[in-house]
Amino acid sequence: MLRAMPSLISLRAFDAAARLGSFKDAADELSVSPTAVSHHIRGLEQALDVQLFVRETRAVHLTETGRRLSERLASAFTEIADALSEVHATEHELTVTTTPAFAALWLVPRMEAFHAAHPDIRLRLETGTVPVDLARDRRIDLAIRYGVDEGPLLACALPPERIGLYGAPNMVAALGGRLNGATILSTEWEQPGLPPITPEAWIAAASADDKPELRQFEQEHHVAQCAIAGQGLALISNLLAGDLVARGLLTPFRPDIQLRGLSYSVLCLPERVRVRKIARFICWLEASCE
Amino acid sequence: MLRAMPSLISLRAFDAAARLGSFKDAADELSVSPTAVSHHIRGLEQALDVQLFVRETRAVHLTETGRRLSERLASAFTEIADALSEVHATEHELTVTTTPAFAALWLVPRMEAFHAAHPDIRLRLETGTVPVDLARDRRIDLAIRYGVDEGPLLACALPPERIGLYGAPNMVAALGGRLNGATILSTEWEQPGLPPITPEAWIAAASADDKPELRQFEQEHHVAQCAIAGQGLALISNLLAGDLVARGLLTPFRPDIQLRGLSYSVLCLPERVRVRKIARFICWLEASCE
DNA sequence: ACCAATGCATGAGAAGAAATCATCTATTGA
DNA sequence: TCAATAGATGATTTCTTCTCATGCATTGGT
Repeated sequence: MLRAMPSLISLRAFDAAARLGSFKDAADELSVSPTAVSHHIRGLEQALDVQLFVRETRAVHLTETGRRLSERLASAFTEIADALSEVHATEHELTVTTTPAFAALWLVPRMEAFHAAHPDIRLRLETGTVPVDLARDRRIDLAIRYGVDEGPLLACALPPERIGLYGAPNMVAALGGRLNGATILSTEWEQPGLPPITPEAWIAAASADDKPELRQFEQEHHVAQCAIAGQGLALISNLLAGDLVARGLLTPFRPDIQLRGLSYSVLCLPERVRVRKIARFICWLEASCE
Repeated sequence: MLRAMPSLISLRAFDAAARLGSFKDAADELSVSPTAVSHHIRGLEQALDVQLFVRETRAVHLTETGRRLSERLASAFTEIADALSEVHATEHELTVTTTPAFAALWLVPRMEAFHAAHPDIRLRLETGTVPVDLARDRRIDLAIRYGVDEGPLLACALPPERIGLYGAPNMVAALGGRLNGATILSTEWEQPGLPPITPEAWIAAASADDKPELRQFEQEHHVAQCAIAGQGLALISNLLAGDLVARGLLTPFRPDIQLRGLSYSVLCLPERVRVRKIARFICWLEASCE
C-alpha cells in the first residue's frame, strides 16, 4: 500500500494550507513559521509520491488529487475537533433544567459561587414549566423540580419550603402588620393532592379578617418582581425570597405566619449520579441550602 | 473551549488503545513501547481533563466518555487512512479495460516490462466483451478496444492488424503449405460494415481450392490456445500471435497471405490524457508496438 | 503459599522530529 | 527599477516523543 504513513502533523499542515490556499496563512493558523508548512507539505508529497500543490511564484493552488485529499481530510479533522469538544462538554458542561422561578431567584444568584468552587464546570441553565424526560433528552444532566418525588430518579431533596408574605420594606413598614388595603400577589399553585398554598390559607393561618386585594401570576418570580416594585405582598417561599430579603429588596410581613410548602427535588438518572460534574453539583447544592 | 488541543499523536495512541483494549497491543500496532502509549494517554486525559480509561491491575477499560470519543476518532482516522490510500491509488494504480484476447495474448505478457519501466504504477486489468462507458465508470482509466474510433475519446491507435493463419510448428511443417485435411480455427468477427475476416476470405486471398474443416470460437485467445494444442490453424492477427510465435508455440502458415484487419484504439477521457500514470502508459504502449 | 509472568505507571535521559533562522528565487506592482 | 510578497532550501536549534530502568499490583501455575 503506502510506502510510509505520513505524519499526522503534515496532514494537518496540508489541510490548513489547502483550506486557506496559502502556506503563509496556514502557518499563521497553526502558529508556526511558513517554512515549517513548506517542509511538511513537501514531505507529504514525497511520502505519498504525489503532487498536491502546483506552485506558482506568489501563490499555490491544489492539484485535482490535492483537492480530493483535502476535502476528505477536512471532514476527518472536523470530526476529530467535534469529538474532542463534545467530550470536553460532556465532562465539563452541566445542563440543569428547572422552573423559571427557581432559576431566577435561587440558582442564578448562586451560579457565581458554583463557578468559583468548580471553575472547570460550566453551568448551563434551561428553564421551562413542562417537566423534562431525563431518559429521553440526554442533553439534560439534572432536573430540579418542585414537589416531585419520582423515586428512582430522586438524587436529593432540598429542605421543605415555608411560604410567607414578603413586601417591599417601606410597604411592610407602612402596613404595620395589617392587610387592610394591601394586595396579595400569588401564584396559581397546581399541586394535585397537596395542602393549598393560597392567600386564603395564609389569612386563615393568621386568623385575620382583613380582605386584601388578590392578584395572581403564572410565575412565582413575577410575583416577587411585582412585590419588589411595591405593588403588593408576595406569597412566596422562604427559599426563593431569601436572597431578595438579604439584598434588602423585600422584607417579611408577619414572619410568624408561614404555610408549609413542599420541597424541591433534584432528579437525575440513577446511573449518572456519580458522574463527576453531577456529583459535584449535587454536593454543592446540598451545602448551599444550610 | 479546550485548554490545549491535544497532539494528534496522542489521539492516535488513544484510538489504538481503545480499539485493542490494551496499551501493550496498541504499542505493538504503533511500533512503539507500551510506555509511550501510557504517556500519551495520560497526557491526553490531562489535556482534556477527562478520564478515558479505568485502570485495573492487568487491564484497562474505557470509560463511557472514552468509548464515545474512541468511536468518533476511529471513524475519523479511518477516513484519513482511506483518503490517503485513495490518493495513492488514483495516482499509482492504473485500471485498464480491454478484450480478453488482447489482455491474455498481448498485455499480460508485457505487464512485467511495464512494471519494470514504471515500478510505482500498479497496472490493474479488467477484461470484458461489453464496452465500458469511461465517463460513467470512473474507476477505469483506459479502454483498449478493437476497431473502435470514438473521436474525442481516442488517445492513440495501435498499428492496423494483419490477419493470417498460425499453427503449431510441427503441424505447419506437416501441411507443407497446403490446407487439405487441415482445420481452420476462427472467431465470429462481428464488425459491422467491415471487410469480412473469415476463413473463406483467407482461402480466396490465397486463391486456394482446398476445403479445410472450420471451427469457430467466441474468444480469439481460445482460437490461439486451440492452435497451440495442435488442433488446427488459427486465423488471428499478427499482433496477438506475435508473442506466441516468438516463444515458438506457433508458426505462421503461408505468411505471404494476410488479410487486412482493423487496429486497436486506446480510449481515454480527453481531460485525463495528461494524468501522469495514463500518459506514461500510453507512451509505453506506443513504444511497445514498434 | 510462593514465585514467575503480565500489564501498567513513573521519572530521567536519549533519540528523533519539527520548528526556526538565514538566505535565495521569482514575481508583482508602485 | 526597487521594494514587497510568497515560497524554497539547508543548517542548526529546540522540544517533543521515545525508551530505559525501575516499581507496583495482580494472576496463575507448581
